[in-house]
Amino acid sequence: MNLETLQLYCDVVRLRSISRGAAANTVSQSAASQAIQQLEAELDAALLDRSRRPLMPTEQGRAFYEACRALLQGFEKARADLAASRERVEGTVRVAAIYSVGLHDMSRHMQPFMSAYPQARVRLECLHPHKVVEAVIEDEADVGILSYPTASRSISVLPLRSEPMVLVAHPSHRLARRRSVAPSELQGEKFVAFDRDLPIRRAIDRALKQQEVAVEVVMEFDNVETIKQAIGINSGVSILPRPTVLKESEMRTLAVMPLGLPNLVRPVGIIHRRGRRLTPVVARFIEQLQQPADAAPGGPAGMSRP
Amino acid sequence: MNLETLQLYCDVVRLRSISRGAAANTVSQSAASQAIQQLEAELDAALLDRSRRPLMPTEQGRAFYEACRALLQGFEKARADLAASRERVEGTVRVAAIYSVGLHDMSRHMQPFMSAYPQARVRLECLHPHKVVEAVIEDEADVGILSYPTASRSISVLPLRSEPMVLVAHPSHRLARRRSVAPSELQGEKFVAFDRDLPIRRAIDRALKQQEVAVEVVMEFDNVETIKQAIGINSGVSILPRPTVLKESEMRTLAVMPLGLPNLVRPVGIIHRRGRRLTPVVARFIEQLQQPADAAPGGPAGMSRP
DNA sequence: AACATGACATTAGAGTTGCTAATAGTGGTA
DNA sequence: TACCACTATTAGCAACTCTAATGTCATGTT
Repeated sequence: MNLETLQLYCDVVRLRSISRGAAANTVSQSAASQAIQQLEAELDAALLDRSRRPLMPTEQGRAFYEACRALLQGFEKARADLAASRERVEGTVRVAAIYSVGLHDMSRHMQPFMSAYPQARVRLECLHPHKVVEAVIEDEADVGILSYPTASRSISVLPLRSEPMVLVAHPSHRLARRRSVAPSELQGEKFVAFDRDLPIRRAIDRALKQQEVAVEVVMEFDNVETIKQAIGINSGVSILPRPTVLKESEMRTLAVMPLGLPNLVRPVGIIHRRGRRLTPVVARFIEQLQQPADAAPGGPAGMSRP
Repeated sequence: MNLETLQLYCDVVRLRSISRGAAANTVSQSAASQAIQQLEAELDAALLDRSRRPLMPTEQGRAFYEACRALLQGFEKARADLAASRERVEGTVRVAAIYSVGLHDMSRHMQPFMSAYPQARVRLECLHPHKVVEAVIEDEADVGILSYPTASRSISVLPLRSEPMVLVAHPSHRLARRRSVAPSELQGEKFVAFDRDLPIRRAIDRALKQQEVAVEVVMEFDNVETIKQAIGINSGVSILPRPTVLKESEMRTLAVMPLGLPNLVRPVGIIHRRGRRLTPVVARFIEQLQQPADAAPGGPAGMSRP
């Protein structure tokens, strides 16, 4: 039972003729005749009264015709809805990012991206790190942006940048005026740390242990913003990615000092579902994210002079 | 695009599995896989996310699933309605009869017919003779009962009986007391006739002319009932089929006398559309009509004693 | 981390279906 | 009655759809 046959039947009834119905569907009269007969056989009902000219549907045939029209109309609507949905879905980039990179990175890339893809839609969600991974795995986000990304069977990673880690202290702290601080100077220092289950915490712990420095962890938080607030009330010092304290450094609300630990960085990366073909819009969005921070807006055909 | 594929797709979504969907539709997993792929190709949309287990419909796939369910439900309803309509139509006999045979003949045949086909429905319409033919030609009636039936390309005739024609007069008429009347005695008589375009009029005219009798036509009507009324007010005599004046004869409201014209009869017959296969119910109804008037009710297995 | 498992995709070949062209049959009409 | 227009039928060919076998992949386990 196929929809083309139902369409043919509707045309036959509407045009009062099998031949005209056949022509309307660009098939031979024979094919139309056979198709209608088969339809009647499948339904076990006489739909057309062929013993009169012009052809007329029987009472049942007329009822079935009305039903068919509704059916075909419904199908065409479903098809149209599908196409519209596809337009929308394929033009949307769903981004899941951790708080500390979300808005900052987005604001830098949004304008060039939107001018390249004017009808694209970007949806950004800021989440806890493991929620970012979850969102990508569950196909609730097309791309995830997070620190310490780890590839897995279902997740691919594209490295984005490595953020140097710096010592952050209250402006009144004894080390606040220093140009730089050696790791050993943190021995016994009150320390505001990340939660133990975060990769950044493990990276910092490992680096300090390697330097044989022990700090006194006085607080633990799961995000940068709260740690900064704790330092702001002089609860202790911390080690944070430099970009996350850029504004506070400029405003002198927090003191920011390099540490002599070049290997201690926070890698930031993009993740997406492995093996899943990216839509053109998503691929282009990722390319945009990979542009360095100082790239001229407008792409490679920039305004460099000879 | 066929409905079985849509059904398959719905089952696949519902069961979260192509193999289970295939099983539900008693086809191989391969066939189901190909069918779904073809569906996606025809719609140019990714309906299923196969990169996860268990299988999940995409956002578009879910919307299409809902639409499909409604569509299939609508089709099943149409199919069911069709079956119900067929039951009803095939169990119905539409009868068109002229006034003078309609109710009288029906009442005699209805009871045995209905006991043989308890769920059958009989619809009787009493019409003018040419409307009876028209109704049968236009397929508004399955059978027609009328006098002087004529076969044609689209009409078949089954003779039913020949009704003897009798002289009918007012009880006070000079011929009213006669046992029988010779045609010649009608010479110059005031006569209430049928309309000129009716076959019965032509038959009567022909018979009188053959006897070289000329009557004075004072009125013309298109039906028996009105002629009887005219005679009732002593407007003249008429020649009518005997069965149509049976009641008046018994009640002595009209005088009924045989005429010596054995060839002058009104043939009554059944007509139906030629070449049109009769439904069993219609065929059985015709058989019932052809039973003689004195047949025992209850059919051939009657209550005759040894 | 390799392996086992269950599920989907792919492929090739067999069987069926559906189409076209030609022809026969039928209702309406001059 | 013959003709016209339309539908049914037939036969043969092309296209499609199905199945069985095999390949590939995602997931859970040891």
